[in-house]
Amino acid sequence: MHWSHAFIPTLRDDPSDAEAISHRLLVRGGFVRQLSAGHYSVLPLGRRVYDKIFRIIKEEMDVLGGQQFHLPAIHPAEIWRKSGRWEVMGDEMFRFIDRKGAENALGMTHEEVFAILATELFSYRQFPQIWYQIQTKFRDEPRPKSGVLRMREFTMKDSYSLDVERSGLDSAFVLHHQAYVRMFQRMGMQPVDVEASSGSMGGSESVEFMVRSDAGEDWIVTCDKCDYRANVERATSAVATVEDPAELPLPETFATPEIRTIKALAAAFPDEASPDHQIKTLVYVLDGNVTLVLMRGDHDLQEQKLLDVSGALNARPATPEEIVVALGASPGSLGGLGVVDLEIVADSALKGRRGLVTGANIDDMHYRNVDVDRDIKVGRWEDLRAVKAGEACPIDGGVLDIWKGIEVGHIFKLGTRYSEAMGATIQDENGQAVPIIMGSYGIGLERSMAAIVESSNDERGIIWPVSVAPYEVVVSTVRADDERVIATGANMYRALSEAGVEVLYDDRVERPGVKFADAELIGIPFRITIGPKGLDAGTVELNVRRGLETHEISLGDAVEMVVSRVEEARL
RNA sequence: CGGGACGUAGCGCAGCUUGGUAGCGCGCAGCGUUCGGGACGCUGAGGUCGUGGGUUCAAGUCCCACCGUCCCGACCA
Repeated sequence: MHWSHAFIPTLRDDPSDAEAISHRLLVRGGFVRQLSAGHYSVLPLGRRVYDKIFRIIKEEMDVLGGQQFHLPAIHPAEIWRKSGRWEVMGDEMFRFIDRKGAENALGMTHEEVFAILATELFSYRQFPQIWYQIQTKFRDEPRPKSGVLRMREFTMKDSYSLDVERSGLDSAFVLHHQAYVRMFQRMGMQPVDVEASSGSMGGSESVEFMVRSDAGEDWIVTCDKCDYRANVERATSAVATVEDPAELPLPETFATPEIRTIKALAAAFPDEASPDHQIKTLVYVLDGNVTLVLMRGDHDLQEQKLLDVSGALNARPATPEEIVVALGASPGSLGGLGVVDLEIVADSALKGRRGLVTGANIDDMHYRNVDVDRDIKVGRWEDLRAVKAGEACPIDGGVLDIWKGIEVGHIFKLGTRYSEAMGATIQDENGQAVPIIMGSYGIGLERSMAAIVESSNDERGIIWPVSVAPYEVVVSTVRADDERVIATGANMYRALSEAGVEVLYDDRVERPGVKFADAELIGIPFRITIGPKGLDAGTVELNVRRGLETHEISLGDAVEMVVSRVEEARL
């Protein structure tokens, strides 16, 4: 491609620094352009990167024995009603009425459609199956942000494993896990695979692939000693035990006027009400049901854990009005003691604790001498606590660190939820009808592109790994008005192209600094610089984008050398 | 949905407080000089000032409504 004819609009004036680095570089370098919030045009340079990511994913899926599909993006409401998700998906689903008055949705995921196709399978002899597609997904995100990292319209590779037995699902899961590692490696990333919440999809195992970056939206917990790693939505830590009295009188109330917070209560009664001797009582509304959530005073609730253990689709803190109706007191004086008509979920760090202080459900009153097991009717004990940095690893006691990551992939086991809903059952070897067991596996294409940029750039711009670079080599002519330079440049461009190298030919009549800066901004891995001075000595210059090395090489050896450098750098 | 900010030339912005001829930088076009790390001179093109309404002799500027974009939070496969 001749640079003069390529659509590479570069923006010299830098947009806001508040943006993710990938957004700034992709926009400036002419890879993507925003149309509206959450919707981006992919420009020719970006499309070339996208195609390479697409190909890597496709190749690795095909190695797994995956079969590629292409499913509709418009779905009739009926199939979503059938799976029970028409209501569940809420405002995140784009919906519209067609000319017949029928309700439709833009596909945000494709479990339903694939499960319908799976109804065409009848016998256990047809398994296992891995089905996938690479297609646009639509999600009406309340807040699209960080450029191409969170869009309302984006491309996802979604695959689904279909098996008859649990062990088949387990191996499909492992195969996907390995394939994902290879895919990301080939894209030049080293994401960390972390234990995650499967969210409202249900499922027993869930692993996310996270690329460390401040532009990310997830928080990841890792141990400095062992390989424990988990999303904070799932992570736990070891909690030091607290010594409590063996014998304890019955609870009694005491006045705590004007005290509304854990901190204030601890300050007023330092001997008996240190935060780890208090019970924090949170009131949540889970799918419309008021529920008490009890935490140790110095611990915070991890809401996703509450959603996961309760199976609720929606959780929100109760309003002050709802709290007064439910408990007869205002926040600051709440407790679970004496509550019998509401469900109570308690964090396991409170299990067996005695001698605690909690609100009395009377404004400005608290109880002391609370024995959780004896005095509070806890319905269920669960791990609900949010892990904090510096706490001890649950495996080996190492120090836990928390960092931000971009979720580029997510794999999890679905089970039979969708196959049962859509009637995808088959006959097993005993002639019994059994539902197909499914797994679900996703990778975001544009998000991967952004994550590569986030993890491979410098102050001059993007550093594309060769495997995903829009072009592998840029031939830059210095003095593009010099006939010798033009002739040598054109020959070089032709020779490299014929050798199968993807070449961008910067034939613009520009000053060298402009051409070098542009090439570095858009991140082409290798640059051959041809100028009159070098030609006088029979040499050209080979520049490597990563590390910015420069080599003088003889003109005669240049093509062969560049071809071999490119070939060994392809993954 | 709550809080905040912004919307003026392709891009980045000033002008608004105190209403009175729409500006700057980059980019773009032409000519010339330069040119192995983002050159310079001269000339020039390019604007429904987000949209609608209101106040006024007069609105980019003041008032109201709406739309859009970004950030924080809520939310989120």
